[in-house]
Amino acid sequence: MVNLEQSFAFKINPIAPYDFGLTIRKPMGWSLFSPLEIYQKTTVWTALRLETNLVGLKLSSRGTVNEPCIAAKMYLKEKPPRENLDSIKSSLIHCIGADDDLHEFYAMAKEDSILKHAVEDLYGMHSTSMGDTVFPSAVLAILLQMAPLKRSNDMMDCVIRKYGDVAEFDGKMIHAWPSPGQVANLNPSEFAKTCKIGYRAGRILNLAEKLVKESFPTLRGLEMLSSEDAKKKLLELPGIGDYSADIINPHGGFPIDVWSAEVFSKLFFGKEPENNREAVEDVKNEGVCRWGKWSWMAFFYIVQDLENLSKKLNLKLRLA
DNA sequence: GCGTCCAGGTCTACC
DNA sequence: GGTAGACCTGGACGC
Repeated sequence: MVNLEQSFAFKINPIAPYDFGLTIRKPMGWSLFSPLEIYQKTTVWTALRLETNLVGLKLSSRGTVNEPCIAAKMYLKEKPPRENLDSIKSSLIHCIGADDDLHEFYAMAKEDSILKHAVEDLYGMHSTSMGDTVFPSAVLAILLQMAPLKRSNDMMDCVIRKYGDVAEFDGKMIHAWPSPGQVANLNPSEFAKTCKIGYRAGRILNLAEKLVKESFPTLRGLEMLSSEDAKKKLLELPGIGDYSADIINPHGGFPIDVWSAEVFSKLFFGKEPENNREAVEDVKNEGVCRWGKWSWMAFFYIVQDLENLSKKLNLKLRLA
């Protein structure tokens, strides 16, 4: 357990529209930074790693969708130098999507026969990231491979509980994702057995080892590259293939797997594919062609709005 | 109760 | 360079 005694309060003014509730806890249940964070009305207590620091966070909404304001209180173990504190704040603002301007995406989406419903239903929802390094997203992507969602969630829960730090602050105890260094030297078979993650244990350990031994760009570093170069870089990571790279890529990909291939086939072509796995490539091409640089945002909005879209478009869309 | 299938992919050996 | 098969586990399903 890590006691985070140093606290820093500040305000965040996200770029409107910004719906705090939809962004912090997505309609399909996706958490902000950790599945073990705590929600209470318009406040969330959570924890993540920013610039190698374990950071405890209390975020409370103090505004509206069109005039958003967030009261943030950040908890650290030690007081960092001023420039580091500013940098950590800036990373946090980026992670919660508060610096993300949705106007251009909305202008495109309102002209799209599928997306127009989703952006109406989820107006002000922003995409978020789980820290400033690729590790949490990459582990999540590996745990999503070849498993039903419930099992992926169970595996993720176990990895965080058993191997992550527990941040103690503001009377709460929040489990955060482990760093690569915390898992790199684990025994593979013991890791696999403890969290029942099977062959994924080896992939996560290889990934952690590479990130510990070699320098790898942060998510912001990858953003500085072109989308294609960022993806190429991500594909160098062990256990990360086309689907996983599209989940991690900060430029946003179109991560189609066998489940989403079925959903998007119905949306694009009005019918269920004969073989979901074989449909992945066609669906991916159609999505990227249709939405281009907004493919990830389109994917994100649609997946979060499947229940409403099923009714509005009169399609039976299998929920995640 | 038991056996079989397959799921929100990736890697590797083999051709 | 293309592709079949292996990989952990557990829930669903048929018998």
